[in-house]
Order: sequence, then C-alpha cells, then structure tokens
Amino acid sequence: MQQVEQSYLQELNDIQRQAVTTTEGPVMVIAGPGSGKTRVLTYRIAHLINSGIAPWNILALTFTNKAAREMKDRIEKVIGTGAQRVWAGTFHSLFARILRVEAHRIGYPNDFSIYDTDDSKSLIKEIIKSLSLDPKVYNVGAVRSRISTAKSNLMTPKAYANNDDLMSLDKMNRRPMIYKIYEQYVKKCKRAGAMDFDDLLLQMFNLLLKNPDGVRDKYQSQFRYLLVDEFQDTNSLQYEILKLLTVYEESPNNICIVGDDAQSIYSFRGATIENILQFESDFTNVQVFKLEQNYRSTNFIVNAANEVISYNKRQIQKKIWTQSSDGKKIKIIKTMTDSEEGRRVADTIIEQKNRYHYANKHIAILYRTNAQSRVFEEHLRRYNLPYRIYGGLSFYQRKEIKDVIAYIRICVNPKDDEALKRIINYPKRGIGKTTVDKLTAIANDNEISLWQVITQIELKGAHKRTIGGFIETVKTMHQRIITENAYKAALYIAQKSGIIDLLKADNSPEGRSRIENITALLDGIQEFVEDDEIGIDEEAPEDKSLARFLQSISLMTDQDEDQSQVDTITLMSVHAAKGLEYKSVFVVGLEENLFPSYMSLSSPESIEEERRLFYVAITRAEEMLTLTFANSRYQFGQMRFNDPSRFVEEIPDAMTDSAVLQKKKSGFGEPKILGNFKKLSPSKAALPKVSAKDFKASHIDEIEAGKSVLHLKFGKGKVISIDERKVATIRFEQMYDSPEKRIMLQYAKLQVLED
DNA sequence: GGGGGCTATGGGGGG
DNA sequence: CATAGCCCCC
Repeated sequence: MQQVEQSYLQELNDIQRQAVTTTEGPVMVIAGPGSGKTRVLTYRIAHLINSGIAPWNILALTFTNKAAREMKDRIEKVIGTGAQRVWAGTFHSLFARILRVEAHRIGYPNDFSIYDTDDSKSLIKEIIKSLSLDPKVYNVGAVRSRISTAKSNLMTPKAYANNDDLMSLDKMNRRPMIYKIYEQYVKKCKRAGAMDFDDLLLQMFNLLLKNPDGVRDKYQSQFRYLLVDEFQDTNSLQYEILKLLTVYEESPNNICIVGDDAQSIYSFRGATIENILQFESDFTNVQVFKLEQNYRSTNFIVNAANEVISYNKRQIQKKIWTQSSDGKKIKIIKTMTDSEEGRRVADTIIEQKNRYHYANKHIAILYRTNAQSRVFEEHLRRYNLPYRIYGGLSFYQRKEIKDVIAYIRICVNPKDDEALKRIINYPKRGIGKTTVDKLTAIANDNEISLWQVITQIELKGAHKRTIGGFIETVKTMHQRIITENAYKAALYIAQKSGIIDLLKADNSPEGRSRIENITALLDGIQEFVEDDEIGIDEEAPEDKSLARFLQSISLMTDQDEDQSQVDTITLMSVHAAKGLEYKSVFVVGLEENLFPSYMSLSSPESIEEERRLFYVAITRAEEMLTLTFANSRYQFGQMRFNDPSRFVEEIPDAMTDSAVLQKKKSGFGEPKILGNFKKLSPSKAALPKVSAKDFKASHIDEIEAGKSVLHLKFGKGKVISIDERKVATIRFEQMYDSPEKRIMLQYAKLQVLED
C-alpha cells in the first residue's frame, strides 16, 4: 500500500499534494485554468479510499457526468477496484437518483417526471392563459427565469409574494402577477408528479430539511467526505444543500471545494461568486490552497489570459504562471463577412494540420452562441474535415424523439400532464383543441391531473371512441413496461403509438431520417439495458427501468453526448467547453454585440462575466490560439456591422501575430480607421487608408448608382446598383480579392465623391 | 375538428 | 431567419 501511495503522490507538486493529503475538515482549493485540478480531485479521492474510507462514503459533485465517469476510471487505475462505487456525478443527476428512492416521503411519486425547459414553459404559458394575463407582457421565458431564480434562492411562492423587493420589481416591469403564476406552477408540477431542474435541487433540500423518517441522518452519515468541483458556478440552493450534508459528528465538515472565481460563467442560472467568498466565513479553520502553476498552455496564452482578466475589478488575487516557453503568437484573423470567417478558419485548420500534424480531435472551434456553428459546418464539410457539434438542439430535443419519449413518460407517470398534452392527439385521433381545453378546465376545477380526468369522467358520444381508444392504448403500453424489459417495452410503445407508421408514410428524406432517429433512440435504450455498469444506488443497484432511462437522458449535459471516440473537430459554445482543453483553439465571432453579447452591454457586472467567459475560452488552448472576427455578419436575419470585441484589444500586441491591431486608446465609439491590420494576406496588405477626419458620411438619398463613393474601411468605390431594399452593390478599387461588396445603405457610412 | 397558409414576433449561455 | 399563433376554409 505504501508503494501505491508513493506513486501517485509523486506526480503532484507541493501545493497539489497538500490539497490531496489534507483530507479532514473544510478545504478550499483555488485552481487556475490548467493547474491540475482534475488530477487533485482524482488523487484526493484515491487517497481517501487508500486511507480506508469506503467509496460509497464519498460524494463528488462534478460539472458533467462525463467528468464523473472519467474521474472514476482514473481512480480505478490508481487504486484498483471499488472506485465505481464512489458517488460521483452532477448535482442534478445524483440528487435525482436519491429522489428516485426517497421522493415518496415528501409527497412525490418515486417515478416522478422531470420537466425540461420546454415542459416548464408550456405549463407556464397555460397558466398565463388561464389567469387571463397578456402573454405579450408576461413573456414565458422571463417568467420562467424569475421562477427559477426564486427557487434557486429558496424563495417559496408565499415568501415571494411577501417580498417587497421582488414584488415592486415585478410591478415596475408591469408583471405584478408573477407570484401568482409561480404559486400555480408549483401546484401543477406537484399535481403532475413532476419536478423541473430546479426542483431536483429544491426537493433534495426539502427532503434533508424536513428529515422524514430520519432520512437526513442517513445521508449525512453516508456522505462523510464531500468534494465539489467548479464551486464558483454553484447557486445558493446548492450551497445550502452542501451545508446540510456536511453536518455529521464523526466527520465534521469534511468538505473540499475546488473553484476559480475567474471562471465563474453561470450567473444567469443563479450561480454566485459569493459562495466562494462566503465559504471561508461559513466554515471554521478553512485550509486554503492556491494552484497557480499552469501545465496546459504556452507562456503567451497564459499571459494573455492574465492580461485580459486583469480588466475585471472583482476577483481573488492570484497570478497564473507557467514554465512553458512562449510558444506561438496568438493569431488574429479579421474577415469581411461571417462566411469568410468560416472559410479562413477552415483554411487555417488545414494549414495547422499539415504543419503541426494535429489530429482533428486536437482542434476546437468555440463560439458565444450556438447559432454561429453553421458557417463553420459548411466550410469544414467542403474540405471534408470531420467535425462534431456539441450542444444546440440535441438528439433528445428533436420532435420525433420527444414524441416517443412523451409516450414513455405517460406510461411511467400517467399524471405527467405535459407529456399527455403532447401526444393525446398525436398521431391524430380526433381529440382537438376544444376538447383538450375542456378537459384542462375540469382538471383545474378539481385539482387533478388530465389522466385522472379522462379516466374518471363518463365519456360520451365520439369521445368514447377517441379518448377511450387513447386510454386503452396507454394502458396496453403500460402493461408492457411491467412485463418486458425497457428495450422491448419501448419498441412496443413506439410501434403501438402509430408514430412509426405515420413517419413511414412520409417518404421524404426528412421522414426517413426521423425513422432513423427513432431507431437510434431504441438502439440507445437497448444499449442502456445491456450496459452492465455497476449501479451506485445500493437500493436499486441495477435499475434498468425506462424511468431510469428517462432520467439519465434528461439530465445529460452537453459534454455527455455521444461517447464514440472518433477523430473529429469539436464545435461548441464557450460555456460547453468549460473544463476541456485542445492543442489548437479557435475563438470566433469576437465582435462587440456578440462577444460580449449585446444582452450584457448595459451592466458592468455582466461585461465582467463575458470577460470571464472569454478567459475560459482562451485558456482552453494548449499550443495554438486563434481569435477571429468579422466586419459584417448575418444576425437576426439581416446584415449587421459590429466593431471588433474589446476583449481582443485587451491582449497586448507582443503576444499576438499582428502588432498592428491598433488600439482604440481614445475609447469606444470613435470611427475606426482601416489599415489596422498589416499582415493579413498579400492581397490585402495595402488596405486603403481613409482619414476619419476628412470623412463626411453622405445622406442615404445622395447615394445613387454610378456615383463614386468613399467607405471608411473599403476605400474608394463605384456604386454599381441599388436594389429596392436599399442594398447597394459597390465595386471597391482596392479590395483585390473580392472587390464587389453588397452594403446595406441604412447602416453603412458612405461619402459621395464629386468626380 | 383538422389543415394550410399567412403574419408577427423574437432572437444567450444550460441542468 | 425560424417558429408560434392566428385566421380561414373545408
């Protein structure tokens, strides 16, 4: 045993080793990017097990399920078997597992449904309608997010209604009834036996707080060692649960939190840096370790990250450093359009692959919004570069999949109103909107679920056939769930529902692809059944039920999708890239209004969060970092012109390949002068220099076909034509590679020249 | 009750 | 641009 211990402790630096071996009491690890945080967490758990702690007494909360799996595999390599029985996973997935066993103690069925964001929105929409509120004023998304925030702050509907701050804010926003919607929402979720994502935390908290049948003591004594990764992205509710769990007299406050305030990027879902700042005062004798040595990136990248984050005011003092050499300078690519951005990134990837022999999997393209993925897809496909997009519309969010899933949901939990509403008339069986509205009214009057309504009222006339037929269908399906395994039951459900027949009738490519997707779903269930992973719930070690399958897919994170080890280029949002690393990283769309997002521009706090997001993005890179931005892009269905992102300009010239990026020393809003970029490509080397001083934009009406015009960035050109939407085609003399530009006159500043 | 076509509206990050 | 919601007609 001594030998084993030696081998892994030797792989750590001094501070890492202290963080691993200080196993008792509260520990806070501040871990900069690439500082070996995962290694510390892994070895800490291995060390605990090595010291005689049972794996199932350890609770490790990770940010993705994939991270948890990888961690367990690595622990197993260090200490041998047993590691799989560590309780490791995301807050949501682990608490869902516990609630599957305990939910009945707090008034939910153990087979509760999990409402995703769409389900929540659809329910909230229904409530807004039933309260005769204006859906334009009561924006569903905004209301949902208010409710979610309230839950994350442990604010019940009653407490919400009594809170003057919240109520006056709602009144100011002309939405004084949110508290009422919240109240009904909670009621209806409960009635449907459903929990939304926040409930998985909130009900776990309630379970521990109310302590029915001593259940709190059970979990307090079980989880004797807690580890929390990415602590900066936890919200108050998560923190309160942790506080409840760490209380146990035989192992007081054995909690180790790992985080980095500079990488806090989830405040929009209630995460608060206060948790980190609070930790030291909430627990006594907190031992703090700061991991500041970066093992991931080159010196240029590390220093650029330090420079960028220094623009933020609020932060814990630390300096990330590396022993690595300077490495390659950070490459900056400026393009005219978003499409050209896609092409240049693909070109650069080809070049890097040739020169540095990178495999595809060593390369990632990171963007601020998922909608940006399309241009990169197009160009990568053109070059036959394999890629994979993470996030965005996932497999399980496709319509045909959600339809089949809804049938499964209703079989598992018939009270699931959102699932029922989705499929009661799909495929069409003559139960229209009017009928469903009537049923909903009866459900509301009697405070029961829709399923209870249709199975309890006397069906008359046509309803006897239509609704009665639906009930029979669901009942037969339900029977199969009891008698057959998950795969066979799901196969039966998919066929019996009529969805497969319906899609088979549609012989279009789309229809065929939908069938393929359903087949893939069934294959996935088959795989789930056959997969012999050791379950960690001792009460149901090998739960292969459809209920358990539904749970695992609704709690998947973006990084969890598709485990296939194919060699592909990664495309994902910066948020999704948290915790990952690549040899070469492209951070694209670095423009004002996009990154930072236009939503963030109004408050300094949210700009700081965007900057942390940028910090996360650039610190994903090991060797090569490429930053790109476009002069114009299609956004919201029209051509838009954005300034380069302030974040690009915060990186000192010495670290980039274009010392030419002229800084806007005089602040923002000044007209920019072209010629900022020297070595782009030979053809663009001599970009026109137009002096901003002499430039005077002409009125839109003065610009006519045939006239010569001056553009601040493109220089002198001739208007070829103007279409009815006031989009001008202009040929610019000095734009050699693509002289003809289409420019929207309402945005562009052009000066008419007298010939 | 169902379906098609039109208009209006919104448009971030995610468990 | 994509989708939701609406109106109209069968």
